[in-house]
Amino acid sequence: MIEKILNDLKKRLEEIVKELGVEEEIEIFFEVPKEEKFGDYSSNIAMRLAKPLRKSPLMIAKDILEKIDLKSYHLTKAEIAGGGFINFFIDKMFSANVVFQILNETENYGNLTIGNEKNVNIEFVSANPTGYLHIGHGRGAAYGDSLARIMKKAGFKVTKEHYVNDAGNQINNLVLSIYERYKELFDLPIKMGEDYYHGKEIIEIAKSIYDKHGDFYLNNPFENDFRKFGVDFLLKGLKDDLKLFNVEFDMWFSEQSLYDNKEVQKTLDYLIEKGYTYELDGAVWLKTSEYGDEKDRVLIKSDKTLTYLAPDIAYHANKLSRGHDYLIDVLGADHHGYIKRLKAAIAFIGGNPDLIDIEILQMVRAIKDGEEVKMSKRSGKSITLRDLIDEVGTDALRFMYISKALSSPMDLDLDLAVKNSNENPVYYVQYAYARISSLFRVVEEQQIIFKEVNEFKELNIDKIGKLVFTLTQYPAVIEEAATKRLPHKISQYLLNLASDLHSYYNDEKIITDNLVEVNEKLTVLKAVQIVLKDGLNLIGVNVKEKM
RNA sequence: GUCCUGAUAGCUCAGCUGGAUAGAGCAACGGCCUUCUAAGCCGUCGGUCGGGGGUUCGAAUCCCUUUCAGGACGCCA
Repeated sequence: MIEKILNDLKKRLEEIVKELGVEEEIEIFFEVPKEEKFGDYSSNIAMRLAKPLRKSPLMIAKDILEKIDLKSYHLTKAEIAGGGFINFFIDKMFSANVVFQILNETENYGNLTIGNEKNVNIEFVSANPTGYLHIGHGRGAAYGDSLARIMKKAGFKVTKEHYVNDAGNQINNLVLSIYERYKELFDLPIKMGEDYYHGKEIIEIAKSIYDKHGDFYLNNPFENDFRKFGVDFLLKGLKDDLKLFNVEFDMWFSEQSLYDNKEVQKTLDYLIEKGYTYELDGAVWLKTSEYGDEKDRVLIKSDKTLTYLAPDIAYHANKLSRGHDYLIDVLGADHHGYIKRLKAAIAFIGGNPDLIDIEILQMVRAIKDGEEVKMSKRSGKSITLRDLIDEVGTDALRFMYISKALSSPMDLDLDLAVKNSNENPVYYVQYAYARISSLFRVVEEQQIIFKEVNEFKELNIDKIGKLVFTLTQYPAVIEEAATKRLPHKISQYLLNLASDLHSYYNDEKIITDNLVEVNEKLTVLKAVQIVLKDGLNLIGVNVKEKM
């Protein structure tokens, strides 16, 4: 609708640029001006043509405007302003048609085809099963899950995947940590190694083993059983917490399975056979520097054990083999040095490094009493995601996480988060939705018969102008959020839409004696509600019928 | 030392494919409920966009430099 107008207008402007005798390619785009008085959309094309045409932007803008037939683009006017901006005003009556479109398409409004049904794998959280999720994981979870929902809406086929590091050193440490805690239950002396895990969950695991099996493992081999108990217990905890956070994965991929299926070995054989490796000091190195890494990386250590890189290459080979067109990895800030070697590795196994997108999420610091709460899984001092969900609530927490761009470090003031949870912007949006629901309840109580209209006759179109214009923006916002991988665009949009709604609500009494008008207003509000609900759903937040 | 982030209103943050007078929420202050939810609306106050240079008709945005904060620089994962 609006998209079509903009597209047509863009084409016309491109023609005009040629007609004016400019040969070089100049990209034409529209901006939504900050202020309403500058119209719905504006173009800076006249300013950009000033140089090649060696004329003043104002003159050029005038020439351009003369060549545009406003009516055929549903424009009520176009003016030249500022240093040569051309501001376009779209016919409000035409924009208002978006309301009927939304009612017709309901939650499909805003669905795009830009994804082209391409297969995208988004891997996020991927927490080691060595302890509970902490607040950093929460950020990755909120981001990855929201991005998945947004990309799905944009027409991608999305797989949400969680990699489970159930092999390697940290699992051995987990097993040994549990064993020490187990011994502790018999008042035996314990010795926690430096790399052991100190979280309270380790004690809980030991306790549950004790409850079921008593002292059995004091005199019998414990390694394999403890590994299974520990990993199962922690994985279940992960899944429960994530579910509470409105995050569910399509795939839980086990690192151990890569060993069991010999995929790690096959990958290593392949890399060695192809000559992408060499031996030095008794270790096997991968030539990642050939693809822009600062130095080569060890694949097989001199003691013949593998580095983390080896199974990870096998893992990415596996992901590629499952037919994904794009891979997105959401990793913590401490992994930034890992990007180049991973991309190099993907190139070696025949993948296109440009098709893997690694999003780095910056640190989340917890602040309490004005001071940073240091977190470490090993010391067991971390603040768990579960604690936060219990105190702040999933909706408010997800909104907090998602509202800040991933690339910025985040300070989470715990005192403020709890204290101000009622002032969280999420309630502003949810309240807008609840207010509309409430209106419909009143309509029902007063036995007013609501019937969706399909044209506006009585409604003051100027009063709903802003609201309706914001509704038309929804698809464009989805597109930007999906292609730039910026879910916070959605929360921003929702705040705008809610603001427009609250303004309108205060300004206009909805239920009056004019039944035709009432139905028209309610039709608009219904459309707003649909978009609010859909947008909140994209960031994993629930709506409330009542507040 | 090298690399990656960040620094914008008192606080939390948007804005950064260069564009109009730098925006929002919270906090502060002043108005608005005999009428559909005041978790709201309207308004006021509040800015050397970390500092310095450069490119440009035009810089919060691009380039250089510098300060501060966090992170990464392993035959750990």
